[in-house]
Amino acid sequence: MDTEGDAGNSTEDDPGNRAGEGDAASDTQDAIMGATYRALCEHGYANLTMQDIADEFDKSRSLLHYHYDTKEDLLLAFVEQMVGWIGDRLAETETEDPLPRLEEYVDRFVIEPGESDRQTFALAIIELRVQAVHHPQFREKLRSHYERNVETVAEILADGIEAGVFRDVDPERVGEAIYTAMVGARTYQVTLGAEDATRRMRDAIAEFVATDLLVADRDVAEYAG
Amino acid sequence: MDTEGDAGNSTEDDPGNRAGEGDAASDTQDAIMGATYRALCEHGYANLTMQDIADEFDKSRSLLHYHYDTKEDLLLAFVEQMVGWIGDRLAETETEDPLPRLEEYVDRFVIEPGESDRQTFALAIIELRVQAVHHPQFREKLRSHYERNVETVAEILADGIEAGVFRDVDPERVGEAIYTAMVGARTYQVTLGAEDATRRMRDAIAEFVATDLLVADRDVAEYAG
Amino acid sequence: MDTEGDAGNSTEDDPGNRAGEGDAASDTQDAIMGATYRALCEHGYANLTMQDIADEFDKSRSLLHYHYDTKEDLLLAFVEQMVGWIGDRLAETETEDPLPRLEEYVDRFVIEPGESDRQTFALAIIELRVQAVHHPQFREKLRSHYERNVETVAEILADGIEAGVFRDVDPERVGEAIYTAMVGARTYQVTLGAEDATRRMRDAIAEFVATDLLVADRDVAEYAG
Amino acid sequence: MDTEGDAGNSTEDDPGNRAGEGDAASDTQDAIMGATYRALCEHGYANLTMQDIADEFDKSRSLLHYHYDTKEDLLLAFVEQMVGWIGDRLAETETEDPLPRLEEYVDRFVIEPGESDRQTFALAIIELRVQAVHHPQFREKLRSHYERNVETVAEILADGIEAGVFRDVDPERVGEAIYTAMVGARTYQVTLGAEDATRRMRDAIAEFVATDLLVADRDVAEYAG
DNA sequence: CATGAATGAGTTTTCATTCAT
DNA sequence: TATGAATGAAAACTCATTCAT
Repeated sequence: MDTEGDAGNSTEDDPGNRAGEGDAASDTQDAIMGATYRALCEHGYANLTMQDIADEFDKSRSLLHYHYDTKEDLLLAFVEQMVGWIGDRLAETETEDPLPRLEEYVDRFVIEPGESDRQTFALAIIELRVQAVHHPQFREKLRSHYERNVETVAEILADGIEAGVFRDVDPERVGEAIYTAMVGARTYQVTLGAEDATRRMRDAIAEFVATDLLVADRDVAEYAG
Repeated sequence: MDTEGDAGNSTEDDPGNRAGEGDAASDTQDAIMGATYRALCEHGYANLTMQDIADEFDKSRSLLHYHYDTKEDLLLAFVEQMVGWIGDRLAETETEDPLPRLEEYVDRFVIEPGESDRQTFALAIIELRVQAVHHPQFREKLRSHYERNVETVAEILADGIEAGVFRDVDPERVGEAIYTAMVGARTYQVTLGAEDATRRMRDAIAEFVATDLLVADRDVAEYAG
Repeated sequence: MDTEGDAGNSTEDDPGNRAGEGDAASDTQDAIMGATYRALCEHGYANLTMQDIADEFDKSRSLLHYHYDTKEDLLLAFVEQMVGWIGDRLAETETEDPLPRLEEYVDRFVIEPGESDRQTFALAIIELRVQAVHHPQFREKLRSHYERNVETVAEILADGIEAGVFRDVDPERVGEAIYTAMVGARTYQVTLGAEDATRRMRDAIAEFVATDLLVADRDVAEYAG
Repeated sequence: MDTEGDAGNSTEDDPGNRAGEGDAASDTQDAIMGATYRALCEHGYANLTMQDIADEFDKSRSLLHYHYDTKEDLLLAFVEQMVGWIGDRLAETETEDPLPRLEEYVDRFVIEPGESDRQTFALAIIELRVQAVHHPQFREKLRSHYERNVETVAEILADGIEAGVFRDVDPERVGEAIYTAMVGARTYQVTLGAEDATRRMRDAIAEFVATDLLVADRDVAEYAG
């Protein structure tokens, strides 16, 4: 289940998911990833310096180079981390029924104007995605993340079709369209400050689902069955 | 009519299309804008240097500063130029009927794998859009451009509704959804190399239009009329 | 005529060989070469930094990079310059007779304890020569310089043989031995502080020449011819 | 007897030739010296880092500092070790007769193109000798080593003179000239890649010895005696 | 003994910007 | 206009050294 928004934030703003002592190396590396995230959100990829990252870090700048040979290495590790933060939550949901599950999925994209953390997180992903054009390694990681998300929607759709809830559409195509449309709305909201763009797109998709995707006599059929 | 794709390309790939001598200042500034465009596409915003721009230019770096005090000034002028290149073609179309006009509009977003110029142009816009977060001045320009595009789709829809071709939806909402979805697909295709993402989204929207937007008995009505 | 010792010193300590205004670029580059020379002598190759060079220079550090992209480029240019400084004087002499010419040549290697400039210059060459092991480009330049010097001695010997002054030895072999021996003595003197090592080698060679190289009855033969 | 070439090689290419357990401290320090030698040869003095040495070692960088406070301390110890490796073999020979002994001595300098170990070892000495200029402590050690070598040749010559084999030359002077010339040739060969330079110098010296140093009627005298 | 982590000073290099011509 | 030269601030990266364990 996609929760690009809050997943990351909670994870590294509150990296409390380590038990006991942990190993120092891992601690430090986690801290570096967190610092990188904060610095990226604050300064933007284009202006991000090692110093910016160090400033969000309670250790010295040199230590960044101790753990990652180059800035590029560090950022590549960060992309992996970022994808990991999101990916871990991809399948999380307790909802089983296809329709509410789809609604829940789409709902999670909505960013309220006040949720600056989620806005910020979304921006970070967009920034990295743009860099992907120039960095093949970034691209591979972000692309497979994107495809995994599309796949998640497709599965919900496939489940619904099988259950007779949704019309017999191509789950891949429609799934990609839904995910891509939500990502587009999020990009619009985050980059150009279009308040409520995600909410409007959520509503548009909900309407599309109601009007066009749901099997017309679903309620009847269901109760009939 | 949105033609972000080819509008820019023809314009700055061939920036020699002005008549007569013109005034030298303008010539030079146009050349700088063209060079900036090429440099941006080649290096990406994050790595763009004044030297990169000068290299795409047959003049010296100093001259850039003669025309624009700072790099930021230059880039701000570039954003304006960029929006202008697109905007000039916004209303261009010979199609009048709402349905084909909508189809034409959406069609123009499709980027074929081989069209690297259009891909490149789309990328430039995306790069700038991301920077908009950190540059309020960029944001204003790009946002109004975005809204103008949404408005164009909305008008097509409004025309169609008025003509009885389209169902009575909210033209703003649906227009924004359509435009945003296409932009999302374009971003996906360009940044992550998802070949045919724009084509698939175009098809999805076409299907949505046919199934959900067209007035059911349109053909009948039309021929009846 | 080889005068590795004083050639360089006079050249860049007193770069008065430019006419009138000259071009600034060349002036500056000459100044950089001079500064590099002084910094090299003071700090040694192993510890030489761009800052050290800048400190011997009346311009900024950045300017070094303006003229030479990297430290390595600068040092390669310096090696060329160094070889040039020496090479220009290679053929200079007014002496014609082979024996005095050979004596003059060997004599010029002698470094008196007080001649710190020449000592310093000799050291610079030795430092570069050691680096040649790790830098093929240095190696080529320094090797051809070495060979040119050997050739010069060989020519003196060949002249002397032809004139019947010297015994019929292989000029190349003996020339290389003489030059190499003098260079070895200079290295000994300069690196290990062996005062008078060059003078002692000069004397040894002079004795060798007198005892072994000169045609025994030269005077007689000459006049007889 | 000088065997700078092979002496070192056998010693540190195979630093495992100590019996039994030995004391650990010494073992480690020997290993550090060996690693330093290899690192020096590979990277050159100018680029030699503690990390380079540690890389040739199966232990950590920190351990180097445990045994030697500073890099300079380590290198000073290394110079001593180096001189020791050579010095131990200085007097080794079974030859008694002055002429063959001198020939043997000079012969040992010859480095065949394929003998990369000996080339490498010679280079290490040259690198250190250049540093001697800036490090008085290095200088003392290397200078006394040099003088000891000169002395060895001088003794051979003195023996030969006393035995009536050699002409009555100044053994110190001629010995220094011979040793210095061979070192010069070795430097030429090793730093500038002059293949066979040592062999040619050996031949030149051999000829000098035959022509100029041997007592003219030596063979007669000898057999007559 | 031995190490990984950490640091600070220093090194090369980059880059927007200025200036004299 | 137009440029090459020049600069200073800051960037990434290096490295000897220290320290807790």
